[in-house]
Amino acid sequence: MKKFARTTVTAALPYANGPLHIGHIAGAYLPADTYVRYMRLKGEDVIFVCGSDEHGVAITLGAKKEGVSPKIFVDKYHNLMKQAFQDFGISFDIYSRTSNPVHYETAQEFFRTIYDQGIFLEEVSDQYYDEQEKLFLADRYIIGTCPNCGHTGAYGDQCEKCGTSLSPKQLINPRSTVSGQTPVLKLTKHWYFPLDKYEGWLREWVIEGHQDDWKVNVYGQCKSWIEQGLQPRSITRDLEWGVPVPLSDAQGKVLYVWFDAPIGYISATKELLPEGWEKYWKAPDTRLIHFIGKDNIVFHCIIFPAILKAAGDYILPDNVPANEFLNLEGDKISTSRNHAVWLHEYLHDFPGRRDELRYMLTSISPETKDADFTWKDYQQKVNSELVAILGNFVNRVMVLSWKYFEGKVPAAASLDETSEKRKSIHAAHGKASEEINTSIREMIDALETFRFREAQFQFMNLSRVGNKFLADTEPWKQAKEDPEAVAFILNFALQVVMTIGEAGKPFLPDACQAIQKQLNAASLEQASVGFWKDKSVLNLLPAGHALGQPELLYRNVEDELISKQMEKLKKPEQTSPAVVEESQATLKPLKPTVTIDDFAKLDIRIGKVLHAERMEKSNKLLKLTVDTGIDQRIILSGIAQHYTPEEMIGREVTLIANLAPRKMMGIESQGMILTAEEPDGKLKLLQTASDAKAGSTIS
RNA sequence: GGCGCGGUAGCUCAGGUGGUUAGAGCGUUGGAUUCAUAACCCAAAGGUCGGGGGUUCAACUCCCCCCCGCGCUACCA
Repeated sequence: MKKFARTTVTAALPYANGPLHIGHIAGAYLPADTYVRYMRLKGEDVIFVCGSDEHGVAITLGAKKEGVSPKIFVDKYHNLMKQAFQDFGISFDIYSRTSNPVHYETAQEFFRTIYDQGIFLEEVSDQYYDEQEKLFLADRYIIGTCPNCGHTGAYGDQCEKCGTSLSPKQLINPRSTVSGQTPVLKLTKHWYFPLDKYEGWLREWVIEGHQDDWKVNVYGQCKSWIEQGLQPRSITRDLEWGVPVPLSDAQGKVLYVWFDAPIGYISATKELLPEGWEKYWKAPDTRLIHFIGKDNIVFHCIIFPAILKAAGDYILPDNVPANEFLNLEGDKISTSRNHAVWLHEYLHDFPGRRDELRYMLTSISPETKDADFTWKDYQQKVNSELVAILGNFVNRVMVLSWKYFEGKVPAAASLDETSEKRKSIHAAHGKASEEINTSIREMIDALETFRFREAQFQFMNLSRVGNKFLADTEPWKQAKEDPEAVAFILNFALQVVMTIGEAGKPFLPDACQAIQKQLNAASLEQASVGFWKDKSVLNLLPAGHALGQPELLYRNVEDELISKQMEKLKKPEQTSPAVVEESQATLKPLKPTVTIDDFAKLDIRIGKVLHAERMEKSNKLLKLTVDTGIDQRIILSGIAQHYTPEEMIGREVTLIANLAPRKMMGIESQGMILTAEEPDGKLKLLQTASDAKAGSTIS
């Protein structure tokens, strides 16, 4: 494996349009934080950068809805997220934001550097334009009916109901969210990044270069993207809010958010180290790691690397440990439905219990598949693992030490094997040391390879072994007859507690601090650093060392607390934390007035369906043969999810007979079947009250 | 629809170049114990390894088909 001199760790820039929830934390920030804490303990040169992603149309849209400027809008969520991260103890070296001047400069410099090499393509295309507002509508400003699921509130870039990515032109009945008007198509110029030109290079770098060290989910998706052929991607938008395109002929244009956001990692580093940032992004012996969620894989593994490559002399990610998603109580986490556990609310409702959430989220970390957070599980994990195994072990060692040795570390005199009991104590000690050393090695091995769930499990093993050691040696039974044996046992047990206090730092920083306080071991901190290299049980507490007072590390989580949280989830509307709600759009606004002449242009008729079959490779389209009275023709209709071919045959339909033919999926459709769309997106065929003859006209 | 990843004990997950009784933690049940936050320790019960075919002396592990979940991506006059 390549030897690196330093490491740059990034965690996905959270989008500044809502508060953070546990899904964000489990997906990227907690694993990243655990990893970084580990690296620091090892004495590595590492920086941990993150910040708010504050551009893009969702922000402008959200701001408009709240009736504030984008700046005020992002300030609010940036501060909320920054505070929540800090309160939770995510140990960023810097938490920046993409509205900072240094980010504007950096992003523009990237653009210029690539532009000057003549890499970008320029293309004029038609885009939706709101004539009333005199504004090109970015994808998010357009709402319409999702062609995939029929949801009437789908955005121009994505339907939030079914999750399908869309382009505005695919929307049925598009309308501007700014004015409610139907937008028109208008020409505008944009710059494109020719991803396709990097295909060969990506193939070599990803497919051949990272087959073995990237997670299968990451590798698999990259591979499929590359092999399907890459397309140029537009990198500019007509918008006011964002990083202006640094060209004289680009008035009113900004960089598209996906282009500017990942550059935010670099600008954050610049802000952190104005003089020394470059080596963290350009030195070949720097290791770059991106922690992200699975929805971000192609951006971090294909698009951003290609941009870095185009800009020249930047390093590329060495690994991108993307996590899957976290569900909540069996359901997807949803901001708009307020089905979420918000980080700031957790911190408020569970004061002093940061470690508990860290522990829980790491132990169910969605590393290989989607995971499910349940409150019952949370309670169980805290009570039967943190309290009963770790907390209890530390506590009983402390209590025993005070009881038998007045809070002083007993001397571990070499114990001759003069009795059966002593022999068994030696055996237990040998076995425990060995198991602890094994677990430490496995823990570190897992940390190195981003398997944090496993790493934390191995860490917990230290306490399991400790508990068993006490049960095997039973110091409380030796107290009277063999004080030396008790000293031997407790000395070791205390060293194990010390070891736990060190080994747990990447996972449970608060508890580890508490352990070191109880051991009164602050002065031994420096000496413990070697642990991460030696990978074996510590032996640092000197005989006679005065211990602090025992204190419980964790308390049981009571049922009441859990049921309160469950209640909260059941009443979504009540506790909504200033989330951008998208609740209109159940009924569409009235369209502009038309004249009778406009209407008369349409030839609307009754037809009879003679034939109906599914279109191959389409889950939306039915291919209908319709008798219109004057002819028989093929009409494709997007109703396959609402009607089966069988129930269509023989049916009366209403159609527009003089609509210009249009090819779909390789077949020409000669007309359009009329349907009524209900607010929930269901389609219903329009039919006359009684069977009308085919060919009847409608007026 | 295409592509990617996943579907193993009640829960969270390991595992396997195909080969004796499929593992761990937690939960459950029983026992032992009292230093400890009714904690710890020991033991047991619990699985037709998503479904169906196939290859093989032998499949949970390989092949094919299907179903379910999530992500990416498309058609929708």
